Amino acid sequence: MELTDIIKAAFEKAYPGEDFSFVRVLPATDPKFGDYQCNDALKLSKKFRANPREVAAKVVACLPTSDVDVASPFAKVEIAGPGFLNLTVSTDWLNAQLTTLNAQSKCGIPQSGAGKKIVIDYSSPNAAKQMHIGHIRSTVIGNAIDRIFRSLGYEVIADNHLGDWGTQFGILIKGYRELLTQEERDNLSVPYLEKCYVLSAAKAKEEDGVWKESCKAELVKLQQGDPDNLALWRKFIDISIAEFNRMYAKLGVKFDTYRGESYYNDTMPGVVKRLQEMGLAVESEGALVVNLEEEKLGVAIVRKSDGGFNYTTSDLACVEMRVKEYDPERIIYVTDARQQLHFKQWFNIAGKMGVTAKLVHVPFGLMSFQGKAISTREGNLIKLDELLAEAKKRSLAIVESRQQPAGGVAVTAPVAEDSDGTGNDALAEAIGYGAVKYTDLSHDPITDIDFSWDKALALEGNSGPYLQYAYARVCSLLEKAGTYREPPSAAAGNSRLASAAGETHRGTGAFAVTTPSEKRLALQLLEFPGAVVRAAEAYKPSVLADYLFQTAQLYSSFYQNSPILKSEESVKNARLHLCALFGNVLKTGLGLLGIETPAHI
RNA sequence: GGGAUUGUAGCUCAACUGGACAGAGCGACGGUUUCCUAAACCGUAGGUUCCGGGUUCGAUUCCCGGCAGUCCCA
Repeated sequence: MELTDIIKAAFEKAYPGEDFSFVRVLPATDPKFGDYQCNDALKLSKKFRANPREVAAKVVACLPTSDVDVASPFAKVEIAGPGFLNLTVSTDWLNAQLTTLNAQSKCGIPQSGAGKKIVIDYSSPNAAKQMHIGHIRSTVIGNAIDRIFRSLGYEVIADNHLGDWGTQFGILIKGYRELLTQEERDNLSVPYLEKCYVLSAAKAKEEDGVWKESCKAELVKLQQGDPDNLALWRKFIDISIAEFNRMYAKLGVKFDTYRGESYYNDTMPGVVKRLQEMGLAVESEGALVVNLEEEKLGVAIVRKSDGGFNYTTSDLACVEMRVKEYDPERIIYVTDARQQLHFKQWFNIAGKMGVTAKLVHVPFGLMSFQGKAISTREGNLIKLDELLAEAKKRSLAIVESRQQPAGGVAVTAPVAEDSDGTGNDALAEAIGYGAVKYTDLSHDPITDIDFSWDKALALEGNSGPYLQYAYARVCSLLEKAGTYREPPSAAAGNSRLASAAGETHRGTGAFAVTTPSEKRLALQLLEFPGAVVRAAEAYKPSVLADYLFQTAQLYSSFYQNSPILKSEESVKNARLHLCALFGNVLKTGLGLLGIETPAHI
């Protein structure tokens, strides 16, 4: 029985017939207040016209005692301050909870999403362009939310809503035919497409307007289904997706579908027609708009004065199709905070059109570079590829320097390389990419970020590598103790990256928490499932990242100050058991953030 | 002009949705490796939580009014 349920039952017994659904037991804010606390007696003092301490005392009197009910988890219950309930749990209860947690799959993450379906829409880069640092946030935050919801048992459809339609394709098609060399056309790549766009767009600005008109004509042909232009467009998209997938592979990101804006071209007119029939959309200055003044959301255009559609239209068409095809419980959109009004507008319209799925916008703050917006004009579009290469380079330098300390003689034998000789490369990627992801995930998404190399690639303190290092040390410890098992060839050809999901290593013997630092770590480990749930409810991977960092700190402190392998047998086994549980929690948690956990660093 | 969002230590950020003395990392200063991985650990210094009201037993958190940054709409 959960502690919250026990306390709630005591409240109900003390004050029958009242609603105590709000009662919660939380971890104590400080060890001197016990292990857990409940502050809800204070809230009732006014209602019952009683001194809050008396309310608390009455509740305490209704708690089960160990004599009557063997289930009592409390070693001590105190009423403190104005009426706080400070709860100290018994060692037996704590050990039993640890045993339960240890036995559960996924480290006790509740399967509250079983049977429910959700769609997550994230990353969504524009075709024919390389991904840059501005794309990190949606990709990394979206993927972590994706993984977190999957871990809770939800069926998740991850959709990449590519920017694959629009005026740029007229410019690209015209440029491709007339400005690229034959060799460039034969070896078409995203960089060539970028070059093509820049050249063609420049010509489109020429005074006479001839090139511009010609681009427009190509666009119209494309929109009308001209086979040649359509084939060319398809080629551009395929090349773009291949390039994106190269980045996603590095980041460990996978999508179920890649439905760009173009996917909804055919259904947009129908959506607009229905909006008109429902009386929601009306003509205004040549455009068709939905007036949302009543909701204080301004006016949303659904068809521009030139007859073209915009994001509101395509988002509405898209949501209708998703509802029809998947019937999801909710749809989550991970985009930057500038689009908040846009999402509020069309969520509102979708509701009026009968969409009942819960629509959630997860906004994240803008990324800037040295205080300036990231844009082509500012020339600060650092390519994602470049960032990842730098991340790898920096961690590789550290990896190698650790293997060859001052003096040039290796203190520890260099770790055996893989057959292809890329052992350190793979390690540097796990660490470098992990650092980049963690930097983003450890902050509340809404925070604006001013990009800097040093921040993005932090390797010390509250950083990805700190957590990976803690994991590597616990693996090493368990290996030395003989309780560590390498994953059964699951790490797919790379024995040094034991990051395959589901693998566990178990300590031997039972839990036996004794010292204060063990107890603090143990109590913290029990909070893991709750941290995952909170992260999901708030759509903030940072909640989980923060939990994992705190947990690793408690572990590092415990590890540094308590001998484990050198302790006598019973203490050693109990501590190893706790270490193994920590290792599982850390690995599972980092896995939810999309961060690899090498067994050796 | 209307709206969104942010404002916490020198810097970057937390604070479990209203709880006890506001915590971490970086940076600064000092300590810890014949000992399980020093990407670590331990300690010291550092705060008018932007300002002013209000609600509450209790406010970084909620409400009102300002100020400042960023963004969106017109």
